[in-house]
Amino acid sequence: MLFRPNPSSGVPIYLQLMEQVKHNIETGALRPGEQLPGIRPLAEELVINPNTVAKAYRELEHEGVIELRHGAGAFVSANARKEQTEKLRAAQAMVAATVEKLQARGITGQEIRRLFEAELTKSSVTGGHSD
Amino acid sequence: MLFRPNPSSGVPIYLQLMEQVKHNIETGALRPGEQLPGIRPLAEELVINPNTVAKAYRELEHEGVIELRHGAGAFVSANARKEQTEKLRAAQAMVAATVEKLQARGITGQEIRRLFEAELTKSSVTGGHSD
DNA sequence: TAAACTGTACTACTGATATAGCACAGTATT
DNA sequence: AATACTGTGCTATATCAGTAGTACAGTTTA
Repeated sequence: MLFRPNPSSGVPIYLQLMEQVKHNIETGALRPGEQLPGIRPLAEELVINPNTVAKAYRELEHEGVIELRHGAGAFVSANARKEQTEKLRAAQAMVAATVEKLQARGITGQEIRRLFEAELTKSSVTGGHSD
Repeated sequence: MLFRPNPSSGVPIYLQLMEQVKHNIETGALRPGEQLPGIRPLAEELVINPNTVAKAYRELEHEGVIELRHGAGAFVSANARKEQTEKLRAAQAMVAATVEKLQARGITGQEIRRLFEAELTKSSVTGGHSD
């Protein structure tokens, strides 16, 4: 479970933590229903702020990977490997494939990011122009 | 050529401008070799800062879409519709298809963004974990 | 060469995000 | 109920992308 968060990789610590938790669930190191380390202990272990762990946990809960119970703790979702995670896993595989193809065609990561940002915003723009 | 940049759509103005220029090249409104509007006049026309136009132009040059000649002006690249733009167009189509599929599966834009960020950073992280 | 155009470079301001610090609220165990 | 654990919420700080302001450098034309 323990890893070394790299603050200077440009990758947000909470995202690194999320990936780590997911990976541990996939490998079976964390079973459905099992309790995750508390926010404060884990934060102290990783030498990061508890709030950063809390954010990672909250995001994971939003993805349906874990379940947060106020006062009780954080637990691996019962159907973590079944529904939500499976869906995200498929999505992740699709994304990975696309990124891989793009990179193989010589498109830089920066370019890929721009393309996706443009595509995502294209769908979320409220409406047309006012005039 | 003229459009209304929407500062509150969450889409960077310089990106909107880039898309607009590309679109005009695709539709033939701007021909290869043709000179684009100057940075200052265009900025005044769009009621934005000249530097924002400059950034869009610089990015477009980096993509090979246009060519900047210091003191002379900005010109549509001779092979704008052939090589570079075609490549980016294909990439954009690929990205669009992936995003569309993901959204059809109920994945939110925010989730998609996270997935891509994770995937992109996964490729750029220096090494693995130390312990 | 001089003037009026062109793009370029540098610095500053603003807003959003990641992170951190501290106080609050719920749960479990005694 | 009390204590010690758990997650939650609010506020502050640092960093970065986007944007803006201003001064500089190259090109063209008269």
